[in-house]
Amino acid sequence: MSKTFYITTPIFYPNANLHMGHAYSTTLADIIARYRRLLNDDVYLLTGADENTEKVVRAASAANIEPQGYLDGIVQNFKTLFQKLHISYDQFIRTSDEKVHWPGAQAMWQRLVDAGDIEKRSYQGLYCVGHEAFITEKELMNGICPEHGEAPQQISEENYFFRLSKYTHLVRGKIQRGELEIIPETRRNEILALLERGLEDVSFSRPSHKVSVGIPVPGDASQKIYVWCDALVNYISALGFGRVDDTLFKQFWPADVHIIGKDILRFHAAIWPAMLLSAKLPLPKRLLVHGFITSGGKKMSKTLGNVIDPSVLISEYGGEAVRFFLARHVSPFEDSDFTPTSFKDAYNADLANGIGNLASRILKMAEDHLEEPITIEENLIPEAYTHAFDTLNIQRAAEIISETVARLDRRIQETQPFKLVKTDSEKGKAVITELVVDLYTVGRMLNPFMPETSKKIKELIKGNRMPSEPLFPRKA
RNA sequence: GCCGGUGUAGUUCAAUGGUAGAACGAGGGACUCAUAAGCCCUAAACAGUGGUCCGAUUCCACUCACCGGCACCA
Repeated sequence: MSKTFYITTPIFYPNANLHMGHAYSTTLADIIARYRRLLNDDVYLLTGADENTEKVVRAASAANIEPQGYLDGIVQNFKTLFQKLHISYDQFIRTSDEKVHWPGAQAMWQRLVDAGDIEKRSYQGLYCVGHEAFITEKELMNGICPEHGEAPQQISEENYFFRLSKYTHLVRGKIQRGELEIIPETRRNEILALLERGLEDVSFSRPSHKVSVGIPVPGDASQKIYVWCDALVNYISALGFGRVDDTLFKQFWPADVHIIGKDILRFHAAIWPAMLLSAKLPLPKRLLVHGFITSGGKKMSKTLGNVIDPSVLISEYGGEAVRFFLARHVSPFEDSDFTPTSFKDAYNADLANGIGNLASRILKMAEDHLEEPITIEENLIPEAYTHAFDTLNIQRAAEIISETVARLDRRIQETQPFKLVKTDSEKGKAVITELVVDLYTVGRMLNPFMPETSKKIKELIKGNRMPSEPLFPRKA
């Protein structure tokens, strides 16, 4: 029986199409998933959309469409993008799905109630309609919400609260002992500092009359479940938690890795573990907290007009090239910058001049001088490569591929098999054979990053022929 | 304001208490199996000031700059 491996992406807001940052989260998760499949793990990759939000309703009415139709359209865009990026997800969960998701959210709620951690309280605060949330005085500029340009209303409402404060200490212990591992270290320290100060209880519901979408609180239709006990629960509702058939849940939970962006660290490292503890469920094993992709040194924003649309790049360079760039040049731990020029340079260096050219030169020699395809034994993958994956340093793993390519280029230069084969046919062929074997290794290492290219290289080797056209044509 | 981090070649990063390595980009060279690709060579950097030390880019302090966190912003 093989080991299970459950990995998730965040669920995305369908109020706009996905940008490069979303593509990164998802690609990262997919690369890890594919790597684990190579190890013969029983892998489950989850992604999805976070749909129960007022913002979606507003975006839909702005676009003059029914909310559901609007959602379906956007989700279709997500899926189209994921397809182009070769995201091999096992499930795409939608939190508006009353059959798949809602039972899980309500079951979680019930567990929190049973644990005595849900309480009805009156909440007082400044409510900003634009935020669809309470905001703090500190956020205001001259008494006005700077983001929405309107003054918040002082209101008081009945909410159910989750007793998050009760779990501060427990969650902290879990993180300190590494039972919930947070990568990288800086994010771990950040959240520990936060937990050190203690967490206040959080509001876990909204009055139904105020929000038009959302999951009803079990036993109290006047309230709807607020985002925490809705969105976060997707990770288990997707597996059948709260439904009759919870086979997947039993099989795959707890998650091996949640991939998240740094903006949602607190929810995943504080609220989510606290909920799971309250519900007496196991905690995820690891959180990989990546940074943002900046665009020309600045945060992507609509107003700056510097939002990077992955589909534009894909149509010019192909999904595989975008995947490789994300893996090779975006840090899984810190912010990284993107410019169209840096992308093109990286494409030419890594793919056209690197992997693509190497495949052509080796396979040309093989085609010309080897009588028949060589049979490849399962060859060794560098230990550094597996170590990089084990520590979730995907960038390093991709770098190792580039280093391997460079080493092979150098060896061709040193051994000159194209000459050797003329003077000493046997020796020349032996060198070429070795090169083909090593190219096969490159193909194998490439599998998680560029599944199609990996397959192509292996097929060419099996057919003992060079590519009929360049794998990655050089871009001017 | 408080806490934490960073500041190294044009760019992205690395290392080290004894005068800094790589990749991409730039310039030059010899070759030709290859996508005028690859290989070899060259130029190019330790934010600033002070301190500890025989000696600091590396340790400490301060200054400047940038980044992150500081609770309901997925």
